[in-house]
Amino acid sequence: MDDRRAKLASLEAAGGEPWPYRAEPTAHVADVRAAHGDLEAGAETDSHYVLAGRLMLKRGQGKLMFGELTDRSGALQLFVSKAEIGDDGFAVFDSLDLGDWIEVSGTAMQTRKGELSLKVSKARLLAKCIRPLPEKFHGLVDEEQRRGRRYLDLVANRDSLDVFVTRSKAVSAVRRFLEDKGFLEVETPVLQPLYGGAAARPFVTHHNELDQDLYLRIATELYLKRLIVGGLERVFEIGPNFRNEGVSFKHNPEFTMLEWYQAYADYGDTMDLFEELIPHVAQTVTGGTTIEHAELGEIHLAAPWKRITLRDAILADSTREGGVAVDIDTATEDEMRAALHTAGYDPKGDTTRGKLIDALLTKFVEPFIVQPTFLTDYPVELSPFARPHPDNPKVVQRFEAFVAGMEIANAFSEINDPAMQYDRFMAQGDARAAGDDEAEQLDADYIQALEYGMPPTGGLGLGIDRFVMLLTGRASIRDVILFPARRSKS
RNA sequence: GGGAGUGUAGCUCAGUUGGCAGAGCAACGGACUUUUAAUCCGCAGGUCGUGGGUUCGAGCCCCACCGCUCCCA
Repeated sequence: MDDRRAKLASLEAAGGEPWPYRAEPTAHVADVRAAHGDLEAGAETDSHYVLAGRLMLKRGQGKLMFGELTDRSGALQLFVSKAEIGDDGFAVFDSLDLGDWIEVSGTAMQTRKGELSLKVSKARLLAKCIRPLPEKFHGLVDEEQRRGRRYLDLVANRDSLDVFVTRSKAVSAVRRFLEDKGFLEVETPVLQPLYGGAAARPFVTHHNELDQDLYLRIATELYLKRLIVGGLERVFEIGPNFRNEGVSFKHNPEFTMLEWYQAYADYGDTMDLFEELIPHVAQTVTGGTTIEHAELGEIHLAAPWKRITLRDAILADSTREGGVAVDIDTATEDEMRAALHTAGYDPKGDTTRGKLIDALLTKFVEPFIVQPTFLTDYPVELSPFARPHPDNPKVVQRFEAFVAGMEIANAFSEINDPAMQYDRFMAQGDARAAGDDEAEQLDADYIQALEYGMPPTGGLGLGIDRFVMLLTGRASIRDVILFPARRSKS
C-alpha cells in the first residue's frame, strides 16, 4: 500500500492528474471482440478504440509489455510496445499497478500467438487502486469476504459478476413480459400497521411522530388486491419482503418477491401464465430453457410442467425414508405425526393439521422434486386467502411451483367473498390461540375493501432470488444477493 | 438451538511428536520485443481470530468467547 501511495504522490509531483474527472471510452471489450474475433494471427487493423476498465494482469517483456484490461463485458489483452507508445508512455504504463482503473487508446490486432489485443498508443490512470487485489489465479475464496465485501468478489471473480448481470437481466425480462401482458407495475407500503399475506414472523419498527409500531412487510398481497378492488385490473410489484426467520441456503431475512394479481382469472389461468413466463425469461437471459445444475443434472423449464395434487404427491412420496403412505384426505393428525416420526422428524412444533401437512410436504415431497412441478389443491387450513375448490370443499384452488428441490412460487384463486374471508381470519385467530405464531391477524380494512367488491382474481408470488439461483445454477441464495445478511462484527 | 469443520503475510494455502514462522501469487529492485497464472535473479512482508490456562518452552495441548462453512432441529 505504501508503495502505491508513493506512486500517487510522485505522479502528482510530476504535474500529472491522478484522479481525473471523466473518461471517454468508445467501446466495451466485448465490442472489440465482436468486431475482430476472426482476425488471423499476426494481423493488425486500423480500427481505433478507447477502452476503460481495470488493469488485472501485467507481464513485462523488456521493451514490450502485455496487460489484461477488464470491463463489465469481459477481458481483453493489451499489447504495449515501446516503439508504439513512446518512452514516456511506456514509463506511465510501467508505473501502473494491478487493479488500477485506466483508459487506453489503440487499434485492434491479433498477436502472433493468436490473442486478440489492443495495440496501445496512449494510456492514462483514471483512479488508483491503493490496496492490492486478491490473488490473480485463485481469486477471492474466503466466503466471509466474498459476501461481506462483495465489491472485491465482483472484481476478483468473474463468474460472480456474471451472476448479478444475469439477475438484472432476468428481473428486466420479467417486467417486460408482464407489461406486454397488460400489467401495471405499482409500489405498495413497506412499512405496514398490520402484516399479512404470508405465514411468517415480522420485523417490528416504530414511527416516532405517529407514536405507532409498524411492521416491515412480509408480503405485498393484501395491498395489491386492494388495487384490484380499485379497478387497476392487472398489477404487479417487485420488491423486498422481510421475514424474521433463520438464514439458510434458501432463506435470507430480506429477499425479493414478485407478486402479480389478474382480474377475471383463476388459478388455472395463473398456472398457464407462469408456465409461459419462466421459460420465456430463461430463453431471454440464458439463450435456452435447459439449465445445467451441478448436482441435479439437466433441468428442463419448457412447458408443459408436471401437475399433481398435493394429496397425490404426499400419498406417493410419504413412503420415502421408510415412512408409511399418508392420505391427507383421511389421515388423522396422529397418523401424520407417526409418519413423520418414522422418517426421523419430530413434529412437536407443528400444532395444527395444516402445519402437519406442510411438514409432510417439506419432508417427503419438496426435496425430491427436480423437474418443474405444480402441486395443486392445498388444504384449506394452509391457505387463508385461497378460494375453495368447487369439487372438493376440503381443498382450495391453489398451487405451488417447485423445481430443483425448492418452492419458487405460490398462487391461488383469490377469495373475494368478504364473509368467507372474515371466517378465514377467524380460523387463523383460533390457530394463533393454539400456538401458531405465524397465523394471519385480522385485517378489518381489507375486509371492508372486499365489501366494495373484488372481481374474480388470480394471484401469484415468485421468489426472485430462488429463480435467479435456478437460472445461474447457484446452490445458495447468498450467491445471488449482492449483500446478504450477516452478523456484524462488534 | 444441537453437531462437525475452519480461522496463519494483501490473496491462496502448508506448518511433523510442543522446540528459531514457511511457500506460491501480489508488492519492491533488476533482466527480457509475442506473453497467456509469462519466465529468471534478488529483496521484503506476521498481534498465527480474541482472551485466559498448562508448560522451561504453545501456531500446535486445555477452557471460554467471536467470525465463517456444512449438516441436523
